[in-house]
Parts: sequence; C-alpha cells; structure tokens
Amino acid sequence: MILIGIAKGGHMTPQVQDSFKALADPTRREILKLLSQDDMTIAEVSTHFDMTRAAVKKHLTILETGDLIRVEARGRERINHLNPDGFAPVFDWLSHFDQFWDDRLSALKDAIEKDLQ
Amino acid sequence: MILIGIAKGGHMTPQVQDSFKALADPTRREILKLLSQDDMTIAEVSTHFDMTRAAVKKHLTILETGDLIRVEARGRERINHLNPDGFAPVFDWLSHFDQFWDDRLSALKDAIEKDLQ
DNA sequence: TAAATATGAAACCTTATGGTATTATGTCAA
DNA sequence: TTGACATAATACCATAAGGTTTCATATTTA
Repeated sequence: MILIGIAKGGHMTPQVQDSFKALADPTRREILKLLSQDDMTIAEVSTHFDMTRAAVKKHLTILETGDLIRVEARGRERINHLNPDGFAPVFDWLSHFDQFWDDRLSALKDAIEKDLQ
Repeated sequence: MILIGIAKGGHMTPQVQDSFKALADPTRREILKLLSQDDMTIAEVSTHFDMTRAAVKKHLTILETGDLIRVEARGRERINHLNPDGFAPVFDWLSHFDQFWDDRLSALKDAIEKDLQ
C-alpha cells in the first residue's frame, strides 16, 4: 500500500485518534457510505436516518474533526462531501497489521499449494 | 486488496461494529502493537500501562470480542496473542474507501503527468 | 498443605457519548 | 420586508465507557 501525505491549507492535522473515533459509530460509517455516492446537505443526510437533524449534524461534526469529510458552505446550505485523503492515517496505522495479515495469507497460500501436490 | 473469509470453529462471527469499537481506544491500539511483537499474559501487558490490571483486562476482553486477539489458557495464566485474521472485517469495510482513495491518487497522477507535458 | 501468584468478577464512580428539544441566526424568495 | 427554510448553538437527559477497589477462585510452589 502506498501512502502519500499532502499538506493542505486551512485544516488541522487530524490525530489518528480522531479518525478511529469517527469510524467507531455505525451511523457515522453509514454516512460515509452515503457521501461516497453523493455530496449531501445536512438535511439530505438526515432523511436517511431515524433521528433528528441535530443528531445527524453532531455526527457530521465528528466526521469533520476526523477529517473524513469536508464541509463547504453554499448559501444557507452546507454541502458535506467525503474526504478520501482523510482515511490515510487509518490505513497507515492499519498497515502494520496488514503486513501481519499478508504473512498469514502467504502461509495459507503455501498450505493450499502443498495440499494440491 | 484480496479478502478471504475463513470459517473457524468455536468463535463468534465478529460484527464489524465490535472490530471498530475495539480499535477506537488508544490503549487498545497500543496493546495490539505490543501483541504484534510478543504474546503476553495479562500481567505482562499491564506493565506497559499506567493503570490497574483490572482495567487492562477489560481492554483485552473488548479486543477479544472484536476477535482482534485470541486468549489461550495456560495454567493459571492467560496468554494473549494477536489474531491477524480478525482485521479482515475492518479491511473489508475500509476497502470501499480505499478504492475511492486510489481513484483520487490516479487523478493526482494524471494531473502531474499533464503538468509535465 | 499453606502461602504466593494470576486471573475473574462485581460494585461503584466519573466522564464521554448519542440523543432530544428549544431557541437563535443567516439566507432565500415572494 | 416578511415568512419560510437550512443550519447553528445551547441546555439537558440517559446510558455507555473507562477506570478503581475489593473480594473470590484457581494454580503453583515452598
């Protein structure tokens, strides 16, 4: 996996903790899936959940803190869109265990090949 | 990224929520890093943190629920070891956004190439 | 077998979290 | 410019989460 850090102006460097915290809630993970399909206003995101707009807004704020989404003001609306780059710290942290996992996959592959002989 | 699910006896199928929840705490992420180096008893893990063994034990239980570690009884000790396969649900969920991220990288690559012309 | 060791488990405390309701503010449109 | 609309902000509530203390249980080992 290739990781490239790109400095962008106007945003705090997200702590890994903020990213993992943002991902820890099922509603927020669902919001990320939604935003991967379409940019949405807060009201639009809210229609997909059985909770108040205020609650959805809180989730969006936490996602923004984790830098997983970016929010753009457009008139009286706030357009929320996914920030794919924001996942980098998460992938980065997990890569340590990805390697571990790849080793296990290799072992599995070897075992299968041996089994086929 | 290739993902393979392997059924194993004697363990609950971990919900993605349990995995992400387990990863959401910095102490637990630190424990995972420790266990990627060495298998450890609860007491051994505890020496690395400024909290009681009981607290560490709770974290280990949450990690076990998320299937990120496995615990093996040996006499009066409990050997905690990393379960690399347990990360699969996390990688699986994130792969959706990995793709998104790769697309962005491609776009960046294209932009750079175009710029060099 | 008795003492020390390693863990399990329960009760309890404080703070964080996810949710609501209410009120305020800025923007659009007739 | 007034009413409707989209969001912001605050206070508040119930439960979950992270931690401690205390006590019980199972193994070693002297």
